[in-house]
Amino acid sequence: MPPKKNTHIRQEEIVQAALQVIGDKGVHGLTITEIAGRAGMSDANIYRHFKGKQEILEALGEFIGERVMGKAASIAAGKECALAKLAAIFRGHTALIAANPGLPRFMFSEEIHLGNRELAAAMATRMAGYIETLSGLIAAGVSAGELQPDLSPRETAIALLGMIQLTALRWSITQGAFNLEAETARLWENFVRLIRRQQPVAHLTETLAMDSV
Amino acid sequence: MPPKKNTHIRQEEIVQAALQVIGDKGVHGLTITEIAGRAGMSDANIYRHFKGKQEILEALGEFIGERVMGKAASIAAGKECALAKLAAIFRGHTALIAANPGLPRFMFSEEIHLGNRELAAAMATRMAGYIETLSGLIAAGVSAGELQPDLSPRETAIALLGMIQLTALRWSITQGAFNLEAETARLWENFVRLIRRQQPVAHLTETLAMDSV
DNA sequence: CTGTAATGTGAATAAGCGTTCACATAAAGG
DNA sequence: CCTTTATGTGAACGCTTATTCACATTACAG
Repeated sequence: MPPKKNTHIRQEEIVQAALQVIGDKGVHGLTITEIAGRAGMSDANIYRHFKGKQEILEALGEFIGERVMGKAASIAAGKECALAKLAAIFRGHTALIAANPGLPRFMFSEEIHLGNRELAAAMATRMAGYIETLSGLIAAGVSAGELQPDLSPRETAIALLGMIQLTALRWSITQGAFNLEAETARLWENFVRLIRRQQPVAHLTETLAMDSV
Repeated sequence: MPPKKNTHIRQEEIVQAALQVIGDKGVHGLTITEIAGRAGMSDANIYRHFKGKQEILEALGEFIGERVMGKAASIAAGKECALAKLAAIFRGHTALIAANPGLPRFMFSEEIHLGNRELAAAMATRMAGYIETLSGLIAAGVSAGELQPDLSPRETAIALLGMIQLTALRWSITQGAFNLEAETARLWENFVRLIRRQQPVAHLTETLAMDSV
């Protein structure tokens, strides 16, 4: 009775449905019946387009990796200053989480990390790449004199990512009890104060004061 | 055949066994059979001491809350300087995680946050209290002139906790692929550099230089 | 010493889940 | 138009898991 669609289209629909289900019921509530219902098809039809649930999770991992990593990489390749790039990545990341609450749940889900070695390794690689991208930007900011000279790029990148991650999880846990945008804005503002190169006191350093105007 | 024990003792044994199971197999692998096996009793006997699995999770939440929060609160009540207290809490927290890998898994598990509203609320309250304790210490450090004057206590506390949390999850995910102590030591060292009040350049501020010696 | 309540257990029950199968039906090529 | 292939479905299967039940056995109060 229902119209038929190409497998490529169905695969995309299934992955999207799965991400939505995770946003609503968590990875624990990600059942074949739930995915099928959300995607508007029967349970059995899922298996026409994916070998099994594991394959859906792998496809979801690729999809998320492309979204998060891809966006960050393209911003990092731009030609603004390092701090502006970091801000853009931060904003983009939190906006993506706000639009897809399933994203952080998937990234740190046990079902994935303990249930599928290959997928766990792939996600770990993606996260390492993300940290690497952030580290590179921070190192560039230090070299350019925008950021404090004595900070460690990698550890600072982890602090930034941890801030995002903890906030995403708290938001997820409390079912959106606070305003994610406002909270992340406060966090970013404070973080920038911590890492930005301190302006020397004005009356002691006339020459630098000229630059900053 | 086996000797009988008081319900209080059994409850403690069951909670301990559950925490160990989570460390090995995650919250997803926390089954009644697994707990019973680890605690050396039959599945049915679990129900003599707990009404059901949910009640075990609630007891585990209380146990963990006491450990983490209790330790932090007692350190915060001490009489060292704020930075020393923060360092002690940081070390204590990471040491506790190293000894009980199930701890961060439980704290951020979906099964808990989506499966039991009351428990989720209780854990959220505990986490808020923890952030509050850290914020208070940071604010005290700012007042005492140990930390940078322009940092927001709450947001800085979240950055610190996020750093711990992300590292714990990465460690958990990679099955202990890196040295947790060494990694957290690097992170703390960098974090201290970020938040500690910058020493003014010596030859410009003789009076302050006297204090710092 | 005796009976009563608490503690312990193997087996059975019921529900949820991923997956498969036999059968229908739309789409596409000749 | 017709045949073949891809797509779609309800029903059934096998497995895991939490929970309950009838039945022992230990601890303990009197």
